[in-house]
Amino acid sequence: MSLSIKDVAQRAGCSIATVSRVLAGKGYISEEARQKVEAAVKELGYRPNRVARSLRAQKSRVIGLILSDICNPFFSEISRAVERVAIRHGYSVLICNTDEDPQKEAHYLKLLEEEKVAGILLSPTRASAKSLDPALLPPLVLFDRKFPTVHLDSVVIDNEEAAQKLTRTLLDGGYRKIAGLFGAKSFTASGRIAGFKAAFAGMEDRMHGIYQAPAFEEEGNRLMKEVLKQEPAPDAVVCSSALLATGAYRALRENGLRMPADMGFACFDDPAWAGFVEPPVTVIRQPATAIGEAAAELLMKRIDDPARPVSEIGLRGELIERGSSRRG
Amino acid sequence: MSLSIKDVAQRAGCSIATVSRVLAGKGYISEEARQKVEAAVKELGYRPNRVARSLRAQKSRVIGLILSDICNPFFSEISRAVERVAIRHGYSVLICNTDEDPQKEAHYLKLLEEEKVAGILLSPTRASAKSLDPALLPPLVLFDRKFPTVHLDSVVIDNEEAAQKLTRTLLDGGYRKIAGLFGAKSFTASGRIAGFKAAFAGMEDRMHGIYQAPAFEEEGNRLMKEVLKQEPAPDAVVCSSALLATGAYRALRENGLRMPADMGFACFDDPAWAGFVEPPVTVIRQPATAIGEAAAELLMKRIDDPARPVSEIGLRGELIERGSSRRG
DNA sequence: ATTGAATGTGTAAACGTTTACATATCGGGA
DNA sequence: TCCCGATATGTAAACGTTTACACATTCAAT
Repeated sequence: MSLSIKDVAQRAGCSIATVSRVLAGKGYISEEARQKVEAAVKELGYRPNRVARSLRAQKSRVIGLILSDICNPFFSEISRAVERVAIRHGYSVLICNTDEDPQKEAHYLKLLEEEKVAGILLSPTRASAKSLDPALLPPLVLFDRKFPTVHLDSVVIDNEEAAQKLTRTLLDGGYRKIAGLFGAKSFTASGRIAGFKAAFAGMEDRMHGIYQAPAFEEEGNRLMKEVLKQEPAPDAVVCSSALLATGAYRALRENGLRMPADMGFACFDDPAWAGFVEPPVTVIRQPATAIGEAAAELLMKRIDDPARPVSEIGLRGELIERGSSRRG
Repeated sequence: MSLSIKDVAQRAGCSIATVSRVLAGKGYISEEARQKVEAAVKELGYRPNRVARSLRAQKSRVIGLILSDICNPFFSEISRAVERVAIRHGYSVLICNTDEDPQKEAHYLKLLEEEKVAGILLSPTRASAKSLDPALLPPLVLFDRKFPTVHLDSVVIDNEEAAQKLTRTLLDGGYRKIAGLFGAKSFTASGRIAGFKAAFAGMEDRMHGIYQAPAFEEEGNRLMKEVLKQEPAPDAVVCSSALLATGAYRALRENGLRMPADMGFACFDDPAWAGFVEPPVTVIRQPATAIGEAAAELLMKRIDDPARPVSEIGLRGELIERGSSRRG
């Protein structure tokens, strides 16, 4: 049985209200009472029960972070940033992983509401647009993805612009038939596909095609091999995520294609290996830390003031041009 | 104001005790009452308040997972496995990231205790051995690392055996001067160093040296470059983690060394790129999913029965021999 | 001397559950 | 008929906080 405020009160010779006031640091407290309480707390090693606090306050000092894939470095970098900001504001973070499964997402949203978290950070799946009712939920901030229809706090990068920039780099690099590999269930895919298409304005014949698969390494590998079998085969590839890219890149190797001569390559995210394979890979680096920080800060503001106007923060991906996107 | 069990009781025309009993599914309940309550729950969209439950039960249906580095794929794979097991048992997971900082670790242990989590999974930092008092904490299971002194539930791999196997592969591959790069503050390092040393039994002259740095990519890069400057330089390297390995591998590339002819290479973990760089890299693959699952299952058992005997589960790393560890 | 604000403290209610205990009804065996 | 166990339900206390309210004291201004 752990200690309660009652034990402290008894030890300090005062009422529980006084103890609570000392601990909270608000209301009138005499210097004498303060000292006695502080001494008692120290002697007993008392620590408050957050569950009781949460019940009384009707919300906890925890925020929920719902990720679509915790093994994706982009998201783990975000987690770390979020956590840092949360701690600074006196919150802790409940991290939940959906694997892009709308059912798991719904489960977690329910759970977090039941846990009375103070707020939620969410990278929504496509399906959640309809089911999500912000009125029933704690303060909510979207990141990485947002709904075109529902107006909510969000932090995203401009996927269309980034994809266009990435694709144009390959076009400028002299490639003639460019294939695009995109996530299948992913929310961001549509923006990136749009940017990919837009890059070909006036030279539509240089687009090889748009291909989609679930965002896993193995799927990227499989899809890439399939695309390579086509006639004509592409002479360059854009990948919309690190995971797809890792699998696709491996497929190119396995097929003995030489870059950048036989094949151009560029992808989203900046996987660890992109810098040191030969040739190094041109990428769009997403500012994951900045996204996480911005989203967390936004959530803090939303928690403090539920009535404040909605903000939609846009960040840009950074193009890092390396050897894989320029022929010869 | 959210709904409470009271509202349901009113709607169903019974007492809150009956509602609670229907929800918990225990005690005597008439068929009639059950139906009325279930109808009321559905109509009102009632969902129980976990905070109140936790207060009453003196513990929550949450377990804490304290990781030393969430960005390390080894740990994120573990997270996913842990979460899956937890969900299956009706628990959710509070993930905390310490970045190997003993202070952050202490902070989180305190926090989790205050949150009255049902149990904790911990990969301890070296410093925590002394500060950790299992008597004051919820049920605790260690993973990836354990204390030689304190007897606690744990799931680890045999680092010594694995490091020895990895090193011996390079020796068998024909290398003459092998350097070992190990994490500096890491707990696992000492076991791996021991295994590294043991591999040289009877041919100590073939060991180039033992070098340590904090387990970050940049540090691995820096350290590798430094080691390469030595006279004589090593002709092979063992790295004790993916992060160090990524940086070190990059350094080898940057120095224009050719593998496996000029330089042998082998590392712990199986980073995404290890399979498709040229030559592919020999690794010890750690069974992260198995570790996470075993640890979580163990914690569940410990929660159910605090008196059960301590178990220490040992798993083995799997050697994957690829091209980088055999000369010519 | 009287008033009233400022200061300090205690009592008790409330947050939403679970559950021990009391109570009530029913049916069956003596 | 009487009693007892099985079934069913309700009442109230408890979990550990915070805080509205009441009350008491002090001190300064009238």
